[in-house]
Amino acid sequence: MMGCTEQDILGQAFEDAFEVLQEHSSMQQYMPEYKSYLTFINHHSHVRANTNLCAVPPLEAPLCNWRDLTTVDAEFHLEGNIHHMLQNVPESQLMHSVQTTAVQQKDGKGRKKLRLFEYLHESLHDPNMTNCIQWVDKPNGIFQFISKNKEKLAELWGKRKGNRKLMTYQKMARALRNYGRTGEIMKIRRKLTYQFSAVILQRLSPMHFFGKETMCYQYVPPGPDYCNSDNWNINYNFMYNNELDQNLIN
DNA sequence: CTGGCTGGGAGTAAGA
DNA sequence: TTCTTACTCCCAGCCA
Repeated sequence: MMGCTEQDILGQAFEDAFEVLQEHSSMQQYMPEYKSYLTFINHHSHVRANTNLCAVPPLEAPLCNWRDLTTVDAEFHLEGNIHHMLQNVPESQLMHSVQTTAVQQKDGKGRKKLRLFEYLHESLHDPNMTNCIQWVDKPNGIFQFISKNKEKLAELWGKRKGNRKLMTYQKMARALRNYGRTGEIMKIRRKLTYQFSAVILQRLSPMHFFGKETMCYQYVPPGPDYCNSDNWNINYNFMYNNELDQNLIN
């Protein structure tokens, strides 16, 4: 690679892997690119992997999606410009890859069931769903259902889960209220408006997915005292202390 | 009256 | 097989 800096090579390798992530829920058919990416990562001094990187499943093994990797505690740390380069990738692209790989549900064995909050987060990043659900305050994870189409979103959720009966907003909202007890999503005292917890928001964010600390998304239920966390209060107070855009309602 | 919210409680499917 | 989890479903009641 004449004239290529290490950084160039690294960037290319990562871009290759990223393209695969972006376009395909299964890595299987793009294994050569992934393989070269991993090989590269392992052989370049300024990309330091901790020992757990070896826990990345062998390439011969079936590889379903990134989420599956968490079962072996795959984790590695990146230094220098990799993280920076990824941060420059448009978020919409990252979200697409994250949502279609890490959070996807299939009937196949060994895959986690799609959680409602994951589906909602996914929908919030789907341009086709903006008539059903929209961010009110994205940095704080506050979102709102669109009154006119909330039933459509619920219906799609029901179909995605493979329910026999029609899912309604009423029933979906019941599930959302249960999230309030676990602190994953809280109801905001405003029409059709809810808020992701900071923890959930962080876990679902692409920067976390590709971030320095943890490469793979792994769901860990919040602790019992989560609802009392300062962060939560800050977020909640934010809602009451700020006049938010009312245009989204109808 | 309508639309939205709330909580109780029983049922269910899938995973551990 | 049993237990747990994460909904799903229905309902009654409250509020604006």
